[in-house]
Amino acid sequence: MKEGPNIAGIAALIGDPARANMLQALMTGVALTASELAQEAGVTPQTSSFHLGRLAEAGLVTLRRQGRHKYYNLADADVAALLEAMSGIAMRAGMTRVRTGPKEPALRKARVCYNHLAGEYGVQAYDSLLARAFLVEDGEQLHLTGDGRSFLSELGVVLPDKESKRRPLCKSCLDWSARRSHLAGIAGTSLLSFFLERGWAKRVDGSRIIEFSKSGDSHFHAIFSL
Amino acid sequence: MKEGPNIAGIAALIGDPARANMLQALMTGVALTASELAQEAGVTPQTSSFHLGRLAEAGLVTLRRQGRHKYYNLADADVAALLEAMSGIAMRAGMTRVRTGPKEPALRKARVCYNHLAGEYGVQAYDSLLARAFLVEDGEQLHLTGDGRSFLSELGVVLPDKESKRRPLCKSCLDWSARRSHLAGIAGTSLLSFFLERGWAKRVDGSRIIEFSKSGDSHFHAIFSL
DNA sequence: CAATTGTTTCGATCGTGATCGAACAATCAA
DNA sequence: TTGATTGTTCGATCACGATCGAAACAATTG
Repeated sequence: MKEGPNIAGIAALIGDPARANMLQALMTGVALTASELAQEAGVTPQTSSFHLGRLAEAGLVTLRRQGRHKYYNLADADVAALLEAMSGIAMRAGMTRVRTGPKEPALRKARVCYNHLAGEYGVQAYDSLLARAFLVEDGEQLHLTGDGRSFLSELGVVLPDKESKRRPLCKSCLDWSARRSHLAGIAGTSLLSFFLERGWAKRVDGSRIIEFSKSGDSHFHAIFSL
Repeated sequence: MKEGPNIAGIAALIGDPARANMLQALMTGVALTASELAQEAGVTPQTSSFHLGRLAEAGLVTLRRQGRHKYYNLADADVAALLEAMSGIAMRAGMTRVRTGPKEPALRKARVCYNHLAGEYGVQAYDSLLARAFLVEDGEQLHLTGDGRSFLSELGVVLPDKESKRRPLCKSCLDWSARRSHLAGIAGTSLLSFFLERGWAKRVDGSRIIEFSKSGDSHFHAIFSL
């Protein structure tokens, strides 16, 4: 009777509070164990295991075993993008959490999205690279130009020699707070770790917030001026 | 304890099969009455009313009363984009409907996405306009150039004189089948009705499929060659 | 080897939410 | 007015799925 893929399936999967909390926790990009996710969602390890099984079965998360632990991650950037988009709609609908703490503005400013930089800082970096033609959009594809490659390399951002088909070097990701694109893909990941390794920015506890230091802030604006 | 908007809320909303069916039916872009949606979802009018109340409350659908009818629509293109993105994930996860009829290839070829053209034809039109610089991407923004405007106008596609802030003239929308962008926004809507009014393409029953006539097909490829 | 920690399976419970029957309200056509 | 169509509200039912206790299983450490 109906055509098209089964939307209700994955929606119901994300629709459970426990699973939604787990997925949001994984949006930080760090791999988490089953028990850590259980605590994050506020459920016992047994139920956590049950939920993770379903999420993995549906291909929303991946896991790699390491010793007696199982580390979980979001399957890929597409899933992260879906969650990010859903955040946008949820926020617009006024379905903000009861507990809307003081962290909110910090989240808008700079946060991690799966494994790359999002928020105001994320879109500024994206726009800046685009304005100087270091980055060009081609349909849905996104390419780093030769100039762009040398620019980033000279800064100290490590990049692979050649593009791979499976994991694109550059990819745009829609930002729920700014409603603009920011840089994802390998380059996006490298860029974030570039700032983290230098101590110019650091992650806050278990949240998605990224805090720039005073010097890190000025460095950022020097690099990504508009 | 948690930060960020409540994803589980809207996900759970979409997660119910009846509501998901309703939303997918609304993806055709046509306004449907409460009882039509009830039949579409395979539930009684009472439950339909219940579900529509929740969807409207969450801002996923809008309604306008007309006589003793209530016509429902998707709230806006953002909601449509979310559903489209979810289709992509669901399809990749192999969660296709049991009833995967012969309509599928037709759906991939050309279909309506909320109110504009999607599928292979949609992305081809998009790429073609982009290649001739009739359309330019600027960050997340999408602009119609002067040449592009006159090109479309001379064809007979009606466009408003000036851009409005609320409803952008051009907007890109991610295609779940092709994984590429196609044209949304006012221009996307006008383009679709351009083909429909001329009889070059027509909609199939209550589905999202758009069927091009023989002459409509050649016209399309003449206009949007690559 | 035992002891500890992490994860899963099983079984049972329990609450939430979807569903429908029936009655009610509103609109339109005579 | 009466009758027909459309939509909603209320109440009760009922099934599905989330949850946890208990126990088994797996892997590491001492």
